[in-house]
Amino acid sequence: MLKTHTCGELRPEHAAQHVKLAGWVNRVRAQGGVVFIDLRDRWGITQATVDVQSAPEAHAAAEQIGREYVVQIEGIVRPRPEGMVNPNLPTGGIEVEVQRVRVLNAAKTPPFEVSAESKVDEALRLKYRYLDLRRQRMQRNLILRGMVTKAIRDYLYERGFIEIETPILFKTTPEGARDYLVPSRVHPGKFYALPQSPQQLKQLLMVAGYERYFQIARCFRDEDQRGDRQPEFTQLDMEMSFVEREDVLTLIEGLMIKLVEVAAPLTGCQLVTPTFPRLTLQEAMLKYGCDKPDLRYGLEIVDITDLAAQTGFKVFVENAAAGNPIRAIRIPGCGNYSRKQLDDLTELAKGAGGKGLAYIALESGESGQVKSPIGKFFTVEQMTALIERMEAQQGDLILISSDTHPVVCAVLDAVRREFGARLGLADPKKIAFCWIIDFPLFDWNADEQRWDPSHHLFTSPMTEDIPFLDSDPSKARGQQYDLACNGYEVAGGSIRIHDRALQEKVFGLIGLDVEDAKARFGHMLEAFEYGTPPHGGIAPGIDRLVMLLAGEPNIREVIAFPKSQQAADLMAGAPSEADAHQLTELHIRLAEEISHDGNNGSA
RNA sequence: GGGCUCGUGGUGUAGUGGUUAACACGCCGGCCUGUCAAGCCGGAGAUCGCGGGUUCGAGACCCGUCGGGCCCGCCA
Repeated sequence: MLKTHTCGELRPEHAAQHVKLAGWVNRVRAQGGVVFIDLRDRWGITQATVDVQSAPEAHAAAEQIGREYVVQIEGIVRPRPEGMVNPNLPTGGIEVEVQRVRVLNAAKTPPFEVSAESKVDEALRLKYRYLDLRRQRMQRNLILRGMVTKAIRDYLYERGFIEIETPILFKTTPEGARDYLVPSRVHPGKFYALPQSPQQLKQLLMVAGYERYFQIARCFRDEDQRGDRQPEFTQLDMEMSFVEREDVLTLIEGLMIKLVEVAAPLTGCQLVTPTFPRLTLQEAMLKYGCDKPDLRYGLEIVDITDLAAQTGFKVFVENAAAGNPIRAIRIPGCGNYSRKQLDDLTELAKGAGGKGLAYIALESGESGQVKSPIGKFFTVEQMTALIERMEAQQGDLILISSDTHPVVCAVLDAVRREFGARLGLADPKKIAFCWIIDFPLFDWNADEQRWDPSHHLFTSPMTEDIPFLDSDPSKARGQQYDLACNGYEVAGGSIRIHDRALQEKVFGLIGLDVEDAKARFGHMLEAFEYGTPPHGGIAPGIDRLVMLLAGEPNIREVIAFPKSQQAADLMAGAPSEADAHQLTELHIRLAEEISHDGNNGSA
């Protein structure tokens, strides 16, 4: 080994030991006759001190060293002199008195500072990702990620789970997200698909009798990116036999609590909800306007349809008469907002699909007045009743949305998120989980005149709702559950169908005729005839979970080599053109307009 | 497919349509034996992403384009 210790481990008790350290030069401070080198590796930073008197050769070498050089130093550990201890470094009690310096590899000046946590353009970080990954933030995040996956494995192995790998080259399923396709050389004109998730395979593993399966599985979906969505991402995919919903929820709650405990020493994150609240989808929509509510703060939605319908405000009266809701949120302490600020909120509402956003501002102070463009349509009693319903006080702002149910939800969800952030209520250190349950099994697809599965097509209906499949599928609830955290969906799962007849009925409702169903899922239907245990599972998204545990704003910060919003790898330059002979071998010809004019020529 | 936004020395920023594009960090050179965001002195470094246009004059305004980000659609 080129090193006897890491750069994070030497302490005063190592004094007088002869050591070798190797790593990257974090900073050099040349002080004339003495040069200080901060030597960095994954474990920490140790100060190496090179004195011109005691080690003239090493001193001369040290003066030539630049940051990010890879060097080995050899010397004696000694406690730092009185008053020279650096309390900011775990190794700050000692330094290595250098006898020899060896440059293992010189380094060009990096395009951004590795040793400082300064802001850097993200495109540049991605282009030089290997340098970005040297920085403290990314090292912490990837170390955390490794700890999380290890904790997951420990937790599940302790409970009798077995880790099984499933194929990356699998079969395309036109349902759901767009597939990434891989052309087959051996089968001209045919394609594999990369899995959107190992859904079918894990169910088949249940048929095969493994009972408790998990996999840290890479999944691929060719859809447009968001801060919480990458074209390839990682799920903890798991499935269990002979379980009911409660078993899955309990297991996952225990796992999530453990993960927060594992992350806490590194990131300072804190669980706010030791028991995870359970909300039906409908409750979540009514209270938070959202199927993945952020429970780190209140700002709950209040229905005021009955009150608003009594007023003289035409929009409210007409909307209520049409069966649409009128709902409001009380924002504490924003009653003195300016006209401009209030107008901006209207824009926010429009951005969410609303036509506008009514407000009632309760100015603060002794002479505080009620300020509202719609105030004149309210009697004093009506206004008083509304303020009481909202539990509003002087200085508060009431924001009101009236539209169809989905629009009201979207608008007030946007309002909630905005003020959660603006009022500092969305503390990134806090972790607030909740379960969303009782999803409808289907959503009506008006364009295609058929039912779409709201989760996926293997989700089992609630037993008591099975008759609805014949009478009114909209009323059938699925045995589905989502785990939400801080406004993100972090897991989704269900108890599955394990009966061929029921599965075929569901295929029929979603417009798959018998031939289609056989062509795409014949292997599943057939398997169900060979003794299939009742089973269910869930798939937490590891990128999102680690992002939340790390308090990061997007999942790129917890992925070593993420893709840009255009699904490109800015470091390697993927995707790239393929050689003509590769294409020929794969039986692929490019369409005229794109052949051999691929990349742009600009800087 | 659509909306918004950003692009200025190596990095991060500033820059009412009007001199020689400013500042900090970094980099290079010098001084310095106790620094640790070292300090002090000096220096180099930008045709303002790219291409058009408006204008007497464009880093700034307009159009296009490339790249990054946020969002809608999409994401069983």
